[in-house]
Amino acid sequence: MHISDLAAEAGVTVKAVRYYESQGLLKPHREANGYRTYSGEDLLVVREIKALLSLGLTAEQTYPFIECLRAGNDRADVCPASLTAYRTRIAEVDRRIDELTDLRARLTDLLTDAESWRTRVRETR
Amino acid sequence: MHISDLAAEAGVTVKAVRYYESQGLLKPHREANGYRTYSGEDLLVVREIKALLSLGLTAEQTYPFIECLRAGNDRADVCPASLTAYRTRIAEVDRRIDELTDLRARLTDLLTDAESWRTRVRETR
DNA sequence: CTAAACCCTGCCCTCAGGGTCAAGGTCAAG
DNA sequence: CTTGACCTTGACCCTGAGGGCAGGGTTTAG
Repeated sequence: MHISDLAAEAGVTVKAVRYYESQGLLKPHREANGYRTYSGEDLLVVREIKALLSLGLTAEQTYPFIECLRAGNDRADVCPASLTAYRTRIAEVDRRIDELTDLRARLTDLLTDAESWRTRVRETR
Repeated sequence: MHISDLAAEAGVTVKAVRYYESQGLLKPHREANGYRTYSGEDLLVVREIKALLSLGLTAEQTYPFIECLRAGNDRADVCPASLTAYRTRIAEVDRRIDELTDLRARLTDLLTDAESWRTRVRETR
């Protein structure tokens, strides 16, 4: 299949597919005219990349999953490295939620502070 | 004061100060030799920008706060536009926390799923 | 006089692509 | 055979908030 077929079936853009290749995640054959051709495995790979990116992994972090798939496993996440990647990402998300929670508290403090300051000023004006 | 004095006193880098200028947040005088010179007000502005960026606002979103400061207010956040910006940012943070919470649930589901799949495979091997 | 410390502009880099372009290939209808 | 529609290729600039480096001018201390 050509790149636009692959992109359509995987639900991504042609541009994205070329980007994954530039990151070393795909190595399509080339026809005599230079066109890339993709296999059914490549389709699974691109679907996996899409799913992992939507989980907030970087393209680089999808590497172990892709290796796991290409090793012949039905699922990309049954290899130890994939489980580790999941756990690492969960820890990142937890940290980020904590940060944002603190941030929200700071923001509401600032907001109520600024509001009350305005009220005081209006009253004493 | 020169740029490195300003940067040191505000706790940011020289590069950051020049970036704020490129975003239209500062307009320093230039000496005959081309060196930028900053006022005490500029120092307050840079400190304010730093604080707002650490709250996750974009440089562009700091604009109303800076205007408020330059209008002669003691605080950058007592103007109506600043309060609106705070509320907008709080809403963004809330949305982001919700997204990350959903994401975390998806990740733990995937993780336990992959773990149990591995266990089943080991048992039936 | 010289070296250190400071200042300037300008270019390339991040990350996951998006947008746009020119050039060329492929396939059908006319 | 040609036209047109559609496909592909590589190449370039863009994002946000700067970091890093190059190359050059200026100022200050010894």
